[in-house]
Amino acid sequence: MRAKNARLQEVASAAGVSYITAWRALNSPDLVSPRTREKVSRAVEDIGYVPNAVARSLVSASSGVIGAIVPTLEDSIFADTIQGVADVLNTAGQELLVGLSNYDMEREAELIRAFCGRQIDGLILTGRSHDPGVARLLAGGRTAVVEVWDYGDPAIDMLVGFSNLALARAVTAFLGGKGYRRIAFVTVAGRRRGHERLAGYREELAAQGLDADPALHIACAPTLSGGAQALDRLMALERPPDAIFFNGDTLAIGAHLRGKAMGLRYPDDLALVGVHDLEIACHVDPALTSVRIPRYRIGEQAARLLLARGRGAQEAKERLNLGFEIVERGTT
Amino acid sequence: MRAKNARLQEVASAAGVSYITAWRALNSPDLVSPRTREKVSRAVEDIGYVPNAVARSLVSASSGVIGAIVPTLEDSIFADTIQGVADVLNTAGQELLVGLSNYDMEREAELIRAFCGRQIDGLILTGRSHDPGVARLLAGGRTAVVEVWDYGDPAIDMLVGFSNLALARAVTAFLGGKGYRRIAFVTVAGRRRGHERLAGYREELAAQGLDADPALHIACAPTLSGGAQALDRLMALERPPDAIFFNGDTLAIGAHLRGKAMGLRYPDDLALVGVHDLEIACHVDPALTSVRIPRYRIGEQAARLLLARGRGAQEAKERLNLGFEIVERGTT
DNA sequence: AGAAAAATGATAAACGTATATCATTTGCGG
DNA sequence: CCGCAAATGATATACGTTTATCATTTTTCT
Repeated sequence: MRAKNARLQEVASAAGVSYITAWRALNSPDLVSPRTREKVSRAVEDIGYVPNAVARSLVSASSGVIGAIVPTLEDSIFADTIQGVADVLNTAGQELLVGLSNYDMEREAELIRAFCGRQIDGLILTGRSHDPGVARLLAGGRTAVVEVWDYGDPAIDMLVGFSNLALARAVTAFLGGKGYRRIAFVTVAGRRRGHERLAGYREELAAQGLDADPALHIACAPTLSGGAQALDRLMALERPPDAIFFNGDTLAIGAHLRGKAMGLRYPDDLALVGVHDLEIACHVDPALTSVRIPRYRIGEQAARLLLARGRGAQEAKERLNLGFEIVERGTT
Repeated sequence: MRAKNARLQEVASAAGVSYITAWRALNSPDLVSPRTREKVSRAVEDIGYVPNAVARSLVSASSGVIGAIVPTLEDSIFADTIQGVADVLNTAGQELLVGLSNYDMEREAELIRAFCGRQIDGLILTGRSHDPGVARLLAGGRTAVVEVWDYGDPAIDMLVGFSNLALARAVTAFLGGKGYRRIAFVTVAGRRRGHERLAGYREELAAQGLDADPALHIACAPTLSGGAQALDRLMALERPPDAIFFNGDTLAIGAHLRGKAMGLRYPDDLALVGVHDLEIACHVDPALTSVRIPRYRIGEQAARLLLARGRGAQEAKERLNLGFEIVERGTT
């Protein structure tokens, strides 16, 4: 069972040429006469020969594969980044090895180790906090690395993203500027990424002299229901917020729909801001103010940097800050 | 630059043992004394040795990698399936090579060829229509294949999904049973997958003697806006539908929100049904009737079948019909 | 102490391609 | 028909692991 794939030697025999000529016909066609080229490519067709990329990788010490590790694909955010990576790699004939860390640093470390064993040409990691053992493994610089999403210091190698700290400060400042004083912040329970934003939120509260009531920061599940429940909890406070900054549109939309069903009017009774600018933000009434993040472009740029590094075009540790944009709509 | 990764030979030297002993310490630990085992694993640590999986693949003719090709990750549907695949592969230490075909058969064929060259242990394909050249390549049975999502005939090898034909018939029958006579069907432009469902919709219209007005089938963009526009177009017909079957919750929700803003009341003025049962279906008012599809489980099961095949546990061409479930809510 | 068992070592072939060197054949112009 | 260039061939080595065979050393047990 499971017959072996044909080797180039067999193609050569079928074409009636030597191995080396068959090889040249495929890899340096100009060294070979048109007639031979034709014979070989017909033999390739007949036999259904597919070059063994594993053997090629072994000798060339480069695999034509890029690895990307994201926490999950269940949330469309990272899926969009992966899509961007894949779209760029397509154009370069590179393959994409995907790992899902499930927000678990140890799992991420395992994946990185496994990927390195596969001689990947480049690695895309989400975020900047990783297992210390991995940092050592990657520090050698044998593998090109791009960390994505969180722009900041330090970085292993290259970096593409935006500043989560700046984002949270900007949103908080935006709400403060609109006159809201009790600004709540809702994050997803157990996610490191929230930390940077929480810090930005707190810094800006302090900078603007806004209410820094700890009760105004709560965590919830990463779902519409989670957002809805967060709204319930916040509005049940003795002194409820006048604005809520949701760390994600999913939460914000969940709250929006829930609040509307309760009879809340935006932005008079309450202001809402989300993050990601999902399509649905424009389709609720009033439309949700959100922060546009270049999640697809992050993937594209990360892939481009890896390809450029692979071509030896640039050895620099590029750092791209792609920024973000607050899109003001009806809920603020 | 780019120093080479350490080889096992270097580990052996560092540990002061022979190559073969180092190999045994890592791969058949019981053949080696605890002391030696300890020395070797310390050397592995010190050097930061990671076994070269490429070389291993070459000799073992199996790579520990599964390939999966889906049309896109931009739509969370396939992302969930990939998540299911990845979660299962994790437990088996297998890696996941992801390809995005962008609904393009030729692109899919290129990806399949490239994946086969990488000696993947198994391949997951979306849908059952593929490039004929690829069918030949895969027919040899060298690579285990699971086609997912569309259950039907014929299949290359293994199959996990549900019947799109049956789904469309069931939804149409469900609406007919509720007394709706002019049932519209909205699909996304240029997607093969819609064909099976369109056939089911038409069959059932005929079976139940419902209005088979061609104007009631329209195509739109795969977005909330697309769904909203589809609603506009259908309601502008001389004889508008009394129920709309949307081929996807995104479309249905887009229409739902749009219709509500226009003052439509569900289900009295119009009935809506979607497919996928996204979380938001429960969060609009009235909640959207939808069809629950085991998109995560499809991925899980596909991965399990490949793993089982890899273990040689089963050679059968398994076919799993995971079914679907209409979830009735307020819009019907 | 001596025999059996356990542990370690030396050596070689295989996986399929990439690539270098040198040798031979073929084609072509004058 | 000679000479030169183009085309083809023969041979070898490398990539890093897996795996087999046989030989040698060390440990363990009676």
